[in-house]
Order: sequence, then structure tokens, then C-alpha cells
Amino acid sequence: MSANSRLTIAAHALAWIGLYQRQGHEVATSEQIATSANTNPVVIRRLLGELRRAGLVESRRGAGAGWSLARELGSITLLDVYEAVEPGPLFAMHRTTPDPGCVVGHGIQPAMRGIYQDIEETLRHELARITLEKVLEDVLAAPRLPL
Amino acid sequence: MSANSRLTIAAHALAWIGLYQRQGHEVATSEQIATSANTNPVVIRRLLGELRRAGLVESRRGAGAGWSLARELGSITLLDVYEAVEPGPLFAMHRTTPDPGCVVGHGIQPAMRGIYQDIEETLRHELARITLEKVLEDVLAAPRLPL
DNA sequence: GACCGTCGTAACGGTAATGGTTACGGCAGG
DNA sequence: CCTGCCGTAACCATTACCGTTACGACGGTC
Repeated sequence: MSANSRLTIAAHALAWIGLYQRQGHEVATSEQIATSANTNPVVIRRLLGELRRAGLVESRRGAGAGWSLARELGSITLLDVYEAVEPGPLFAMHRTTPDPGCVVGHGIQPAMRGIYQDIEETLRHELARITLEKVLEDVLAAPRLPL
Repeated sequence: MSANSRLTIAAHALAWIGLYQRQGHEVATSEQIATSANTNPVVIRRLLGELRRAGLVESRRGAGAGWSLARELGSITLLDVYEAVEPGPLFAMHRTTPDPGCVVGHGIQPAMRGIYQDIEETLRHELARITLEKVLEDVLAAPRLPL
């Protein structure tokens, strides 16, 4: 599967904003987050834009502009982030319609659809168990590199 | 996520071979399966080649060649198929190393790795619960189209 | 009202995965 | 020898993702 890093980067950004705000700052800029994630500010703005549409963050424009959390880290789950940044289903059906004259070709799509729905439901349940608060805790629990 | 249909097509092929063998045939050809799945025989041969490497099917060459199951459908799970055809992890880390001088940049990868491992473990557990026998049952349970 | 920093977004290009297609050598039974 | 199918390489089109540049819009500050 061509895995992508959208969920990872989005979680990174949220954790960064959350920690920054706890240090007393009002807003975080896409450039600051991009520096931490070692990527381009536009990539961050694009992702945060999707998170804003999902109601997870807010943005301020003009002077002193930047991003802030719309909810506490403890009330945001990885499922919220996943739904905001990952549009499609986990597994896809055939690109073209299977032969409806074949028993297998006719029944395979309803069969797999049901199976995939159950699996995705389980995945969503797992993602919903993990809050961004927990992610930040795990981040801060990482051992320091030895000098 | 750019979902792919590899698992779907592989399950389709296995169900087709299994049903064909129950109808008394020895081997199935990639062309027969490709017709049912409405795709190209080479696509089927590529996928079945990966399933063969995983010990799920066998192929015969020469005259009267084709594919047969190496195991009963009831002993093959979607996890077996998933592992055979889906190499990478579900979610990826950053493409470039995050800033190790930043607290979040330093701790995010260990944190997400642990979380993703748990999630993938759950996914694998779910996939392991579903046998290809069950898939074929679901396929055959699909209602006929009304004339 | 001008200035400045940042957002918002369009546009383009590189990279990689997927899958459709053609081609061709190799194998084995008739 | 002939034939049918596997096995695999090669190529191309499509798509997603991400990095990058560019530029207009906005809203505080001076």
C-alpha cells in the first residue's frame, strides 16, 4: 500500500500547536511547524486547512496571524484527524466492473464491501481511542539523545 | 489515501479458483480469472505469483497449465493474502527527518510508531478472522439480479 | 493610509505506486 | 514439433502525494 504521511504530519502539527500554546503563546505559524516537521510551510497550511474545515483548529489572518487549537488536545482523537485528512476508503474495489455473468464476478463486490466495512469500523474504533493529548504525552516521553 | 485493489483482486482470484476446483476442474488459467475480474491476465499472473511465493497457490506449466490452491480455502485468511500482496505499512512517517532539536520533532516518530504498531496489530487480527471460505460463502450469498 | 507578516490558494513539477498492455522466452504434454 | 499457458520484462497512462514558487488577501502596527 502506498502509505502516506498525512496523518503523521497532521498529528505532528497539532501536538506542536498544543505544546506551544501551553508555553503561553497565542498562535503558531505554519513556518514554525514546518521547521519542526522539516517540510514546506505550504504543506502545513494545506493540512491545517483541512483540519480547520473539520473544526479542529482556527486560523487568524493579518498581523500576528497563525494557528490555534479550536478544541483541547484531550478532546481530539486520531479518528478526527484521520477523517479530516484521509478521504478515501482503506481498500478499493475493482477498477472495472467484474463480469456480472460469472458467479464470483457478480457476488464479489457485495461480499468484499461488507468485509471492508467491518474492518474499517474496527480501525476507526482504534483511532478513536487515541487522543492528541496521549500523542503529546508519548512525544514528551521520548528519551533524550545521549550527548 | 490512494487505496488499491490488490487485496480485492487477490481474494477474487482465490475464490474463483476455489469454486472452479469444487466444480471438478484441476487448474484455472489466468485468462479465465482475468475474464471474471475484467482485467488483464498479466495482472492476475503477477498477483498469483505473489500468492505462490506466500505458499497459498501453486502453478503448473506446459500443456494443461494453470493455477490451483496450495491450501484449502478454509485455511487461508485475508491476513495471509494481505501480507502476500501489501508490502508496506498502513501509515508512513515523515519523508524527511523532523527537527531533532525540537521537542516535538524529536519525540514524534517514536510516539507515532508505537501507536501505528498497535493499530496495525488490530487490523491484522481482524483480517485473520476472515477466511477465504467465508469470502466465497458471502460471494455465493449475493442475490441474483432480477430479470 | 502605508507597511509588513502570515494566511489561502493556485500552479507546476518530481516521484512513486498501480495497473493495463505488449512482447517473448520457457516449459510440458499431445 | 506444436500448442497453450506461465513467467517476466518493458513501457505507458493515471493518480496521489509532496515540495516549491508565486501572488493576492487580510489585519494589525506605525
